[in-house]
Amino acid sequence: LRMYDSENTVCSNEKNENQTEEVKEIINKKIGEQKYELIDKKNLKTFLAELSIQKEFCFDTESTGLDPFSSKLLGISFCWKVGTAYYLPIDLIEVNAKKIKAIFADESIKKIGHNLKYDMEVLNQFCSSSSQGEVPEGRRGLPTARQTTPNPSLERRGTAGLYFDTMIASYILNPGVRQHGLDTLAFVEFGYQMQPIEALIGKGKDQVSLAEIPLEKVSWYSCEDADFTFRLYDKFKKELADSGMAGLFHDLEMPLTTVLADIETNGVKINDKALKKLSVEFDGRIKIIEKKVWKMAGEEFNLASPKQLKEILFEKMKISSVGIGKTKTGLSTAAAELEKMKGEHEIIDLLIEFRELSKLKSTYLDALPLLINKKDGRVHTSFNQTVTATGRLSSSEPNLQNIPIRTETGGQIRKAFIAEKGFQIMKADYSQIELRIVASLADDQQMLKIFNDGGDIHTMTAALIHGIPASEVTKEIRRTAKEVNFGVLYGMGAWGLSSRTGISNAEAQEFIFKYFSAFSGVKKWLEETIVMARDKGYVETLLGRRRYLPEINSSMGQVRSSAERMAVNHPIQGSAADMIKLAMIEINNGLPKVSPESRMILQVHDELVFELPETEIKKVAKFINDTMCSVMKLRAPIEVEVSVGDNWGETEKIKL
DNA sequence: AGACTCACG
DNA sequence: ACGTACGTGAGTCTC
Repeated sequence: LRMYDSENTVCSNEKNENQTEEVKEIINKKIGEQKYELIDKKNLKTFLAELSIQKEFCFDTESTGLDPFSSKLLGISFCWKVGTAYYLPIDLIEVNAKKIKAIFADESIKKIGHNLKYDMEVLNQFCSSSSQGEVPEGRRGLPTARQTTPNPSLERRGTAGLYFDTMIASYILNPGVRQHGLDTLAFVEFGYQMQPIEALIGKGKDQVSLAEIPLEKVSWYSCEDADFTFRLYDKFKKELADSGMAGLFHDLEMPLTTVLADIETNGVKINDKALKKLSVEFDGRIKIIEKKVWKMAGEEFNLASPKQLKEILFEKMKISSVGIGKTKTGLSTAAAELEKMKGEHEIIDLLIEFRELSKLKSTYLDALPLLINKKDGRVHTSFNQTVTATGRLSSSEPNLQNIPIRTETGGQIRKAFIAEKGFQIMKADYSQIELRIVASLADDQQMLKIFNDGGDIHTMTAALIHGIPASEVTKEIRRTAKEVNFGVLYGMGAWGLSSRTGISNAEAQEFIFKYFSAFSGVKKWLEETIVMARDKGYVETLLGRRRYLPEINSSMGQVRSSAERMAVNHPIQGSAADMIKLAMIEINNGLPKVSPESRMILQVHDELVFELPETEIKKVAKFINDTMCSVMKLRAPIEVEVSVGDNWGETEKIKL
């Protein structure tokens, strides 16, 4: 999916399928001639001569599969003029490897592509695998984007000069749209229907590798990609300049692509024996629970089926459904609802435990070991740069941004994320970053003072609101204050607060009123942000990352309210994303000089995770802390907590 | 493929 | 009267 998800999103557009011949002709005329050429021995010389004088070109790689870390390079298409493209198959690449590699490693030659991270990873694999002696093997026997010996430098990457990624450009121009695939963009921007990959390799279980398809067909397919990427480049570069987001694109998102490729290539070491052992343990307990529940229910049923569970609980066992939430299809059996029924019957506790164990078993214990790469024994996630509406990253195959931590049982899974022998895991978390951003954006004197004075933000919030000293703040009051602090980040109402904290609606209303009296700057900022969204149709982050909110002026209250919550949340969540992305770029550039063998291995929104030699903890911790704290100056002070340990689940805070 | 549920920040 | 906090990805059931 990695590649085809992003590049070949299928355009199942009705309009498209019913396109008349006449319409197709008009579009084709506009598209013009498509001169796509397969390079062979005869035209090779001319092609290479032409290629080597280009200061800027568009390219696309074809490979044997979807996963860049287990696929092999099959060919590369090139385009530097609209409508004209060339496909260089693997055998000719290999014969001319030195020349091709030099071009891709040359930072001064600008490369344009669609989803360049993928191409970069495939090319890096190719460069390190086929050149004995030229690039040293990784110290720990794993392929690395950044080789570390003898003198680590960025030039060692196989690919440099990544200049313009049209997928990222599309995302920056409108992050609210989830489809940034080449097929979709070619259709949306030019009305052109590209050849679907399925036309070549088929689909479903009969799907074959591109390696089995005749060269001419692959050539045309690949050239079409390079050609239309080049056309999109021309369009998007103008739009980026007009929007004022060219800086965000060139100075943040484009450099980040290389960082993400490095992180993905590094991968994470997993103790799969530990996971498998836990899986067996969980399975035993799940089976016991199942038997007990069946006995209480008086029949056997599928505990994992909400539909069957509903019938058992509310119809057969007659458990009261008063106050129980609903879904589209009826009563809900979500954990929050089960929690409300806790006292009613002992079956509820068992169901809650079943849910937790089966979730953890299927999503993590059983799934993660299957994704360990055979070549290096590590897990290589994909960090997606063009998915979220706010500018955050997302992680998939597997998602390593939602590894359990909140419960004791779940925490055992995190302990299976380990370091190589002689290495340690280090994590660095921004402390309360979103609230610090709110305080800074709103220039709220009270909230800034709390951060400047240090101490616990939620306790201090409670103390301020109630006009009592911090020492008198009870756990209960602190909890409510914490919920409100979070609520502000999301645009909460009184009802939400009362349902979350258990206090009455009136109490919640009063609390919120007091909160905004104390933090009048925050209140003002929230209101102004919504007004701005209405006026401009979009909101933006500290670095100018936009999110368009067309529904902000909707006449339907619900729709409008939802857009208003997005309007206040985006500058907060998105600015935090801007900040950590900047830090990642700085750290990736500087870390090799501080500690050549240290590696960044994960990002989890406000946290970075590293694997580093156990002898270099102190200097690396200081470097990471200093970089993360200083990369963006806010009105509020920025704090980072750095911890280290044998695994991701058991780390101890480092004093700096 | 959609609904539901639940893991994370 | 109604729905009710932002942003994700994935496994399972059901149709």
